[in-house]
Amino acid sequence: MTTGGDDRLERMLQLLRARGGRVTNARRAVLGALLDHREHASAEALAEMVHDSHPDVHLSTVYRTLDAFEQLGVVTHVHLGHGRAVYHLTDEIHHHAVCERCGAVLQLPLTLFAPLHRRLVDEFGFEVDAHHFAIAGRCAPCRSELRAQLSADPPAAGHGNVTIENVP
Amino acid sequence: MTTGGDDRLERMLQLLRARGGRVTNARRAVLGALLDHREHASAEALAEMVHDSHPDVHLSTVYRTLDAFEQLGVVTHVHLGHGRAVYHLTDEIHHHAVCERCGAVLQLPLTLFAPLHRRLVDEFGFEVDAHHFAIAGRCAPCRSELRAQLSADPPAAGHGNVTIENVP
DNA sequence: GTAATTGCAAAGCTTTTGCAATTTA
DNA sequence: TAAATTGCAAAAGCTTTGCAATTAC
Repeated sequence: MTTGGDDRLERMLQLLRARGGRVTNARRAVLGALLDHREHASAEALAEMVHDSHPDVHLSTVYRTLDAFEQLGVVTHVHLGHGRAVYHLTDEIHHHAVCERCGAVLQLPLTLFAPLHRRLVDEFGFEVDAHHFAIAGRCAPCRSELRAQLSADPPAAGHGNVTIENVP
Repeated sequence: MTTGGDDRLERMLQLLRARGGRVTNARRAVLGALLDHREHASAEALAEMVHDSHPDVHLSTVYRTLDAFEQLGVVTHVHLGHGRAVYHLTDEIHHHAVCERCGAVLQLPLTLFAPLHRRLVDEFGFEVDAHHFAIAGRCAPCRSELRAQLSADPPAAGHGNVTIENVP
C-alpha cells in the first residue's frame, strides 16, 4: 500500500496553487472524495461523501470546486444519462457505455475507438476530443435476460476487461 | 415536388390513431414543424415554429406530443450538449458529432460506426442501441483556424458527405 | 491587506406533472 | 359519453449565481 493517492492530491493542489488558486479544506475534501471513490460520482454523491468529514461543505462549493479543477484539466465530467452528470479524474480516459435498461456503466478502453477516431479525422476532419457523452445500449446481462424472456435458452455473456458500475 | 411530407404526416397520425391515440391540431402542428424543419430542433424551437400558426399550443403540449411520438418510435431525441435536447424524426438514423468550439453538428452515417458496434457486441456483449449522445470534438474548420493561429499554414479540410448544422 | 473562496438563499433552465376544462372518436 | 388531450400553473431536478462573511496567501 502506498500513499499514491495523497501524492496525487498534493500534486493537484500544487497545480491549483500554481495557477493562483487557493487550497482550502473544502477543495481538499472534494478532491479526496474523488480520489477515494474511484468510480464516477455525481456532484451530490461527492457532497455526501465530503459531508462525512466536513458536514458544512455546501453542494454549491462542490460544484465550484469541480469546475475549478475541470478548468485545470484535472477533472472531467460525463453525461451518462438524462439526469445528473458524473465526475472523475481526467487521467483515466475511457469511453462510457450505459445500459438503458439497468443503468450499468461499462468503461471501455480508448483503443477500441481508435479506428473510428482515425476515420473521423481522415474522412471528416473531425477530431474526437472527449468521451464526454456515453454510448447507449443494452449490456450483456440485460440482453441475456431479455432473450430468456423470449426463447428458452438464456446464454451468459462475459464482460471482458471492462469495469462495470451501477449508477443509480 | 411531391406531397411526401404530408403523406408521412398522415402515416404517422394513422399510427397514432392505431395505438389508441387521438389526432389533434396541436399534434398535427408539432409533427408538421418537425417535418418542415428537417434539422434538429429543441422543444422550444418547435414550439416557436408551431406558434406561427397555432399561438395557443403550450410548450408542455409540445413536450407531451414529442414524448407520445417518441413512444411510437417515430421521433427521437438527442443530447447534443449540456443544454436542451433536440428532436428529429426517427428514420434519419445517424450519429452526431458536435464541435465544442463552434457548436456545429455533423451528422455522421451509421455505417461509420458499424465496425465499432460489431466489436462492442462481440467482445463486450454490449449492443449499441442509440445515437442518443453526441461525440464531442473539433470540426475541420475550427481545427484549421486553431492551427492557423499557431503556425503559418492554415490547411482547409473538406466535410465529405456529412450534413452540418449550427445549433446555437 | 487583498483577492479568492465559502455558505446560504435564491434564481435559472429544461422538463415534468396535477388538475379542471376541453376535445376526440 | 368515455377517454384522451390541453392549457395553465406549479413543481421538480440539476446547476449556477449574487452577496456578505470568511479565509488563504
